[in-house]
Amino acid sequence: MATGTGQRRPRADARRNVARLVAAADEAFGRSGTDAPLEQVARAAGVAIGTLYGHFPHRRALIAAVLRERHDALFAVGEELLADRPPAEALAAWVRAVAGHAATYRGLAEVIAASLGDEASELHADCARLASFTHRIAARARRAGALRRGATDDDLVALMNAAAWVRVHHSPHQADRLIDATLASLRPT
Amino acid sequence: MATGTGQRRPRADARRNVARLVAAADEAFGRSGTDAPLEQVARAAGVAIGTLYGHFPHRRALIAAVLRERHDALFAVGEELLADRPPAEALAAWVRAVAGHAATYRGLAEVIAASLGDEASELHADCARLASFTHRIAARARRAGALRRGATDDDLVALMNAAAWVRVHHSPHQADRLIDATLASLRPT
DNA sequence: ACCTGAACACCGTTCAAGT
DNA sequence: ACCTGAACACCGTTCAAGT
Repeated sequence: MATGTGQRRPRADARRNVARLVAAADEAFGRSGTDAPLEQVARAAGVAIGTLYGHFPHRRALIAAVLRERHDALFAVGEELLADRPPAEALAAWVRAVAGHAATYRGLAEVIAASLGDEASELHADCARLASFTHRIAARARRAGALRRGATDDDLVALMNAAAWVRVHHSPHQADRLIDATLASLRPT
Repeated sequence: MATGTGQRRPRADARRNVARLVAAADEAFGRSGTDAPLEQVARAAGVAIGTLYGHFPHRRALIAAVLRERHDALFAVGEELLADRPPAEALAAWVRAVAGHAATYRGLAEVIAASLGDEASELHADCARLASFTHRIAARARRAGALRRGATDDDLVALMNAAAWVRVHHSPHQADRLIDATLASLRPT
């Protein structure tokens, strides 16, 4: 007799293949960026290319899967900053955390920027959560007088992505300096 | 009898093909970014793919050729800013001009960032000139007390490229705001 | 239910053969 | 001196055939 639940547990080999594909993708994205050849990912995972497409119909679906754990960790950091840190410190730490995250793979900042406004993207839900955290942390900083009135949430999101890009294409040091300089001028005078 | 100069005038058909390739590349890069398929460029120019490679052995050589006139115009702006504008205004205008330039094609900011430190790049000479202008304009702003002592040339170059990236992947508006905010905090307090 | 791999399209790059 | 386009390698994506 069937379990009756709509959500069936996948077959064991399928679960194993998905896990191997995600691990191989993480490795390939880390080495070659989010544009890494999917054929190489499948080969490294020891499965046929059709298996990859069977589980991940688009490249972004694979990227979303690879980011699952990283996003869990990132949002945990967000919760902790909201709960335990002073508003100004929390805001600065959040911007740095997201910028660091978006620089995990070359090309990731582009994917995130594109997914922010694309509801069809498998990353859209994560991006919306990211925007929501940014909004809450920024609002708290505003209430505490740690963020100037003219500074918008979009300013912060653009800064986080821009800093991630600088981290990848210039240097981590320059990225930190861009964040410091911009945040300094987003504080009240 | 030969002219005796080392630099011969190219054959007429070669000159025409180069001009067509550059025009087709400008169009393709504008539409699809600097990663646009070279095969399509050759097709649009009405030449065989081998002709493209004969004139431009690397993609960057073609990009450099396409940017020739744009860079001439950009450096003319730089000279004019140095000659005719007050130091603070010249610096802000220069950052905006370069950021706008580096956003001409999707992917161009990446190419510029990579070419800044790569002497093998056909774009390296242009990037060096770009860095030199930035240095002269920034030094002038420093002498006039319009740029804080801790602010480096590299900070400005990273900002220009980051703003170009934001212009392409977020919006021109956000790019302008990033420039305004960062420049504000690079001024003396 | 899931996996395989051939098949097709497309593009980067080289090079022997032409003019 | 320059042009052509076939040739090869590589990758994205689909799908008929298997288990």
